[in-house]
This record gives sequence, C-alpha cells and structure tokens, in this order.
Amino acid sequence: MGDHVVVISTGVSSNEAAPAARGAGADRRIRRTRTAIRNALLELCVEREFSALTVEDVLERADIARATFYAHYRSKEDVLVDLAHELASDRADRIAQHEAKHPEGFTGDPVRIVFEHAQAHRDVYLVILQGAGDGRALREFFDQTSRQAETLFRARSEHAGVEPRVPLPLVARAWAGEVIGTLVWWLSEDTGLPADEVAALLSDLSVRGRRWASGSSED
Amino acid sequence: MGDHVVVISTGVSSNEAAPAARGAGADRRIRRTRTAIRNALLELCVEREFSALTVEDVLERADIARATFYAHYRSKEDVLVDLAHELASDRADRIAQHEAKHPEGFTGDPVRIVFEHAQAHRDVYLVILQGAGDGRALREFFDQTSRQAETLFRARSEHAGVEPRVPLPLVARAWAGEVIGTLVWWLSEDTGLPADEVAALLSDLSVRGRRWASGSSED
DNA sequence: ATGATTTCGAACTAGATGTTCGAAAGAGTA
DNA sequence: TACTCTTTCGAACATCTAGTTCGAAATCAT
Repeated sequence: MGDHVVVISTGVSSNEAAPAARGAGADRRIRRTRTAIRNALLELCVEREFSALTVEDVLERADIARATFYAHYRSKEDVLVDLAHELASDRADRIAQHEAKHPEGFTGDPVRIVFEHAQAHRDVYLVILQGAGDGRALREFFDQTSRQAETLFRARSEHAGVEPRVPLPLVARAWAGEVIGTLVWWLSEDTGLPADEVAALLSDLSVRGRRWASGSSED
Repeated sequence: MGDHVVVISTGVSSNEAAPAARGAGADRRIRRTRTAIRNALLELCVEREFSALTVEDVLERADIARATFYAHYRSKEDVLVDLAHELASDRADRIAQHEAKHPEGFTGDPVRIVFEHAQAHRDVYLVILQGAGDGRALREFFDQTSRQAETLFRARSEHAGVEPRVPLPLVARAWAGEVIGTLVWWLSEDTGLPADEVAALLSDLSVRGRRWASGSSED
C-alpha cells in the first residue's frame, strides 16, 4: 500500500531503536529542525504556560511546516521529554568529567554541580521540574537522576566494603527526591542563596541527618 | 445582558472565596454531582492514562450532562487538583488526630501514617504522584506536604529551644521530596515491603542521615 | 552531478472543547 | 402540601486543534 509517512532515518548506524538519535551524526537538516523546535518550545514556555501552548504555536515560532514536526515528534510533550533527557545526560557528563579530574576528592561536589547546572539552565529546569506536560518529562528526569545516584552509592558502598543497612534503591529515590524537591524550591522562590551554599546545606542535611539540623532529636 | 452561566453557589456562608466549598453543607445535588465526577475520573484513570481521557469520557461514566460538568470544574485537570487537596487534607486530619491521642509519643509515627494512607488510597496516589495532568495536582500536593512539614518542624524546633542550623523551609522541602520520591517508588514497583517497614527505614535514613545507612562516610 | 532524504504547503478528517438557553427536575422551607 | 430557588438536562452550536496525506521542491552526502 502507499504508505508515505516520512519516517526519518535519523540513524548513525543501522540498528537504531527508540532513543531517537541524539547524536551530531545525523543529517544537518535534522539537527537544524530539532533544535529549532526545542528552542521554540523553550522560548514559548518562558512566555506562557506549557499547557496553554499548541503545536501550531511551536510551528510558527520555529518556522517549520506542520508535517515536518510530526516527522520528528509525536506531540509537544515528546519535545519536553527530549529536553529532559538532554538535560540529565549533560549533567551526568559534567559530573563524570569532574570525578575524572578529581578522583577521591570531596564527594559533596556532585551535589554542587547539580545546583550549578540547574542555575545555568534555569528556564528548562523550571518547566520540567514543575511537571509540565503529562508529567512524563519530570518522571523520566527523576528516574534518570535516581538511577545515576544508585549507581554512585553502590560503587561507594562496595568500595568501602560495607553492607548498606537501608536498601540502596530506597536511598537513591529518597536522595533524588530530596535534591529535586529542594531544587524546585530554590529555583522558584528567588532566595538569595548562592548555588554552592544550598548545595552545602543540603549535603550536610543529607549526610548527617535531620537530627542535628533542625533541633529535633527524632522524626 | 443575558448572562446565563449557571454559577453554582456551593456556599455555606456568604463570603466563600476560591477554596471551592469542599464541605458537606452544600446542596445534595452538588455533592452528588461532584463525587460522581471525581469517582468517574478515578475509575477511568485506573483503566487508561489520564492524558488519554476526555471530558466526554468522564461525562459518560458519571452520567452527567456536559453543561453540568462545566458548572463545577473548568477542566479534567481541575478535578485532579480537587482530589489532591482532598487527599492532603484528609491525611493531615489523620495525623493531627493521632498526635492528639498520643502527645509526645513516638515522633516517627507521622511518616508511618503517610505510608499507610498512601497504601489505602493507592490508585489516587499513583495518578497524582506521577504528575498526571499539567502537573498542578502534584505541585499543590507537594506544596501542602512541605508546608505541613515546615509547621511541624518549626513547632518541634521551638519546643526544643534549638536554633536550626539548616533553614527550615529547606529542611521541609527536602523532607517532602524524600517522602514523595520514596512513595512513588514504593507504590509503583511492587516490592513486598510493608508500609511500616518502609516508613521505619525512611525515618531512620532521614533522621540519622545517609552516613550510617549506605556505607559511605560522605556524600 | 546524482540519487537519496528531508522539508514544504496545502488540504482534509475527525474529534474535543467550551458555551448557550429554555425547559424540567429536584432541593429546601414554611 | 405548595411555593420558590437552584441545579441539572439536552441538544445545538461555533471554534479550535490534532494528526495525516501527498506530490513537488529543496537540501544533503558523496
């Protein structure tokens, strides 16, 4: 039959599954189109609420044909998810990069990097962390964050040769929640706290526990 | 001019603002209609994704006229927000009730109550905590949670006469994130852990810190 | 240059949203 | 019970948006 759906190859190699080809290896037109769409969506998110945006708004802003959009994304929510992935992996790169330079350095550094990263990309973070769209973007961002944390915790736990008393998946989820909950607060209410200070406070709270921090001896 | 918008009074007394009259004091028809709508939405959420639902689906399931729906809610997202408020205040009631019965009792109890409450209302929690809708429901649920926590922490801090070293708004947000992050993990992945055990683990982690829990001495 | 791939544009279907209004049903009160 | 006030109904309606289709034109990689 006459299928004519314009399925874009986007592929670097032959066997490319769902991950949607976030490489620079793709056709220049593809790169241009996708960044145009992402940028347009971001601009619009700053101006109005995400839920008040239509695909048409994005088309107009990105100066892109309707058919072209649907050749790359299924919906505006998809674009947001894409942005979330980009954000999470970029952040992971920076952390890994830092750890490579400073092996066995201060282990509170990752948290600081997280907050600095959020500050540098404030707009995107705000949209995603507030759960815009159907919540998929936030959900996946949270998942990636906690998975990365779990890997890190596991490595350290094994390195220290200590059996964790609290299951690591739980520790990781709790930590991710802590960080993201604090982040959204810090980004929304514009308190004067600089990134490294919030990070230090949260690290302290997280490592040493609330017992010493809030004046209560129990929960 | 001929405005005919059917603005429902819903009011108990004269001066009723935004809070939308969650009382039992309203007209029986209003009560019936709203719970029908809320129940219908919940049923449908269990069957398909929230984002795949239309207002028409809700109308059909609730057996309600279109105009009636819009006399009460502006959108399906509004209904979800309503549910979130209901949930948060019901939970707060239970905690307050417990604290009244057990003054100065084990202060880890609130966390346990939170998890038991989530277990009892698993379906609603899952929908809301996953950020369905435009994220407003989750956002407001998170806000209420952290505000309640802040109040509690402040009371305890003052009672103990200790100046908190970490700002309480931060502590409260971090705690709320911790709890909600753990909650969504616990509800989604059906690990065999009973409510009181997760609660105990999280309480421990939260009060004593990760230092003693994961085998790492730092962050 | 050439063959392959992407983009364009314009049209079109299908379906959901949100509003309108008079008439009917139901609630609350005496 | 009878009376008034409020809510619900139903059916219609205009409007908008999503998502798809296709041939032609543009752009890419080599």
